Amino acid sequence: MRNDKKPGAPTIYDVAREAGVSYSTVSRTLSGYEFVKYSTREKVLRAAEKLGYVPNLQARSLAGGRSNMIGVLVPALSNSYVGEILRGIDEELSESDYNLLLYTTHRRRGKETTYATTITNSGAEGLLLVVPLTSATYLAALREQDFPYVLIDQSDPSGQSTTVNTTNWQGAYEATRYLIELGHRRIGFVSGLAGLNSAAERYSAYAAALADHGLAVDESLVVNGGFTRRGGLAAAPTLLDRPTRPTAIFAANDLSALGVIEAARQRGLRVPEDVSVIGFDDIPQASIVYPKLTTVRQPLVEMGRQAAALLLEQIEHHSTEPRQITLETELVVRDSCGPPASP
Amino acid sequence: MRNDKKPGAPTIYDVAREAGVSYSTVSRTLSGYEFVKYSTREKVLRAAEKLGYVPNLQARSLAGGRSNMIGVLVPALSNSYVGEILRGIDEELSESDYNLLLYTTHRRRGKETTYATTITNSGAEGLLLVVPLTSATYLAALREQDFPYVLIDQSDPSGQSTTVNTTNWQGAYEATRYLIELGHRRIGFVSGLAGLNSAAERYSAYAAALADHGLAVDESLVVNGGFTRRGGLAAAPTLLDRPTRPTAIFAANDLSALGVIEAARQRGLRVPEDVSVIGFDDIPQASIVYPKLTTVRQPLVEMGRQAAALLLEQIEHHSTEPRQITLETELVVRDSCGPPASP
DNA sequence: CTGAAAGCGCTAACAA
DNA sequence: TTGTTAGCGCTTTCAG
Repeated sequence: MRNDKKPGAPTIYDVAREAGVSYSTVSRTLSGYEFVKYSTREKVLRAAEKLGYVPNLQARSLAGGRSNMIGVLVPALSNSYVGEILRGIDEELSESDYNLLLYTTHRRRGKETTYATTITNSGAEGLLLVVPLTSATYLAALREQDFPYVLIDQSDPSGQSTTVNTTNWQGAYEATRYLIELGHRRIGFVSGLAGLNSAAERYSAYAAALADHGLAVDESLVVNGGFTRRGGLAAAPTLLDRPTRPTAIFAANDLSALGVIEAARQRGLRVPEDVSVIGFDDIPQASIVYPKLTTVRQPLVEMGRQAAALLLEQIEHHSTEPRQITLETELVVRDSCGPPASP
Repeated sequence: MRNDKKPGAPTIYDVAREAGVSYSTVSRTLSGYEFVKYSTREKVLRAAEKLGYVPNLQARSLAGGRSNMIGVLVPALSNSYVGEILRGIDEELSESDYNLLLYTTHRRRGKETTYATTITNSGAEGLLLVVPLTSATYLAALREQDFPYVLIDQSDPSGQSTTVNTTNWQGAYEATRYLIELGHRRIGFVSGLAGLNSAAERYSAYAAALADHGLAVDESLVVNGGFTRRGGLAAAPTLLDRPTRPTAIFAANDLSALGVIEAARQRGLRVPEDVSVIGFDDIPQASIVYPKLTTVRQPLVEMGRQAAALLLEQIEHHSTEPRQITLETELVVRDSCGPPASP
């Protein structure tokens, strides 16, 4: 299709002719084989330079070589949470000359398996997964093929996968405790996307913190925010319009916290005077909004970086030993929480 | 490397055996060739399904078929401006089953040529460029090879490229006029990244608007913000600490406007009471910050979408006719601008 | 309508 | 140290 005898990019074959050697010598030189006579190597390099040769990654990896591509599977690009992680990945990768094959599962839920396989089959040397693991079957498949992959912000129940996570539970516990220590007793919870491990942990920590402080979990104070701003905006009224409004709300992530704040503002409620709001993630917006959001920081960029680093290591060393990394969350106190109004 | 006789993904060869036909028949069926007997097609499809066959994109495109990949070249991922454009691209692409090969030029400035070539050689069927065109030579090369590409938010002086732009000049003119009409006379300008077309246009429109309203351009009121938040933060003091502080500041993009606002706040200046600030872009944060940023909206997501759509069209129709699309900017009045304080 | 054969550009044994 | 020979998985003539 693209090969219509056009000027078409030069191949190693062209370089070989130019340099007066066989094309396997060119291949060897270009892929860093050490036993090539110095003078030959020079000739080849010069010829390649002169012709403006750029390797065809497809062919290279099809032939069993390296593609220098790693695949990344994300749910969508519309979330700065994903953006931050990607940034970390990109930063790490750019130091090692790898490229990104980016897949967005987007609308086609449940198609992760196909996506993963496509990436696997299409030359990527490794896979970074940021998607909710609806079906973990393909993880097994990946493992069986010894295909390097790393899970980001998700845990594999089997414990067989390399993962990069944060202390979701501790972070959420701390957030809840912080609210309690400020004096709050009626604390609402805007939950995350059902099925996600992080969502579950944050909820369970919320409940645990309440219990540990002698507070009962009132299920009517728990609403679903689905980890989105929209979700938070939609869920908040259930909490805010109650006769006995909670004095504080813990949203399972920043996006939904922003939604909650917006809902509060729409009702003329002041944050934090009338209601305290705490989030989770510390996405860039958290420090820009008004009031600045108190939240639990997840080192998203760092997660991306470490995951990428781990993956590269797996690729280089052929090591498949599952490793679990857990990064620390950190309570970031800003302006959206205060003591409850004393009526 | 990956082909260690492992269970390895099934190939068309496996499918062929399973279906009892030759593998070229499988290829034809799978790539939508129409002259395949219905019953044969069924058999093949069933076999493929059963084996969980997923095509190897590399091989396919190497053999002259379609890779279903399009390359995207961006400067970096750290900017929500890029993120928004990517989102648009992704949205459009996900409707047509294309995948993204993402390249971040990042640190290696000037290496765009190599990147572009790599993408070209590596199976992408088209290229979306969001990078500042430092060297336009490779555009010529792309054109020569009839390789489909679209420039986003950049214009090719030669007029030979398909581009998606916005009315930078008009938008900036309108923004400046808006400030003038509010009563401002001393209007500072925080400029964008030198060398970028959009930066130049915005500045020139700023100057033109001033001139048209009988105001002289005071060069000491023009500082460089480099299109970053940091840059805005660093540049603002020059303006804000002047004895005759400008009563309004037009920042060439939102990021730098946010920097300006931050600088103002650090000095105890209120926005917009003490100084009005207007931005450009309308990135997501603009409507979240406090005060909400008055700005000139660029339809970033839409730009991404249209560019992708244009590229796909080029690919499908083999048309190389350069087309220029210019989307409208729009003044979005929010809370960061007001009349100057009447001292 | 379908099979056989020839490559796409490159890497990787295998000799020389 | 370098050339020769096979393919990788797939598309595409070219014959049937």
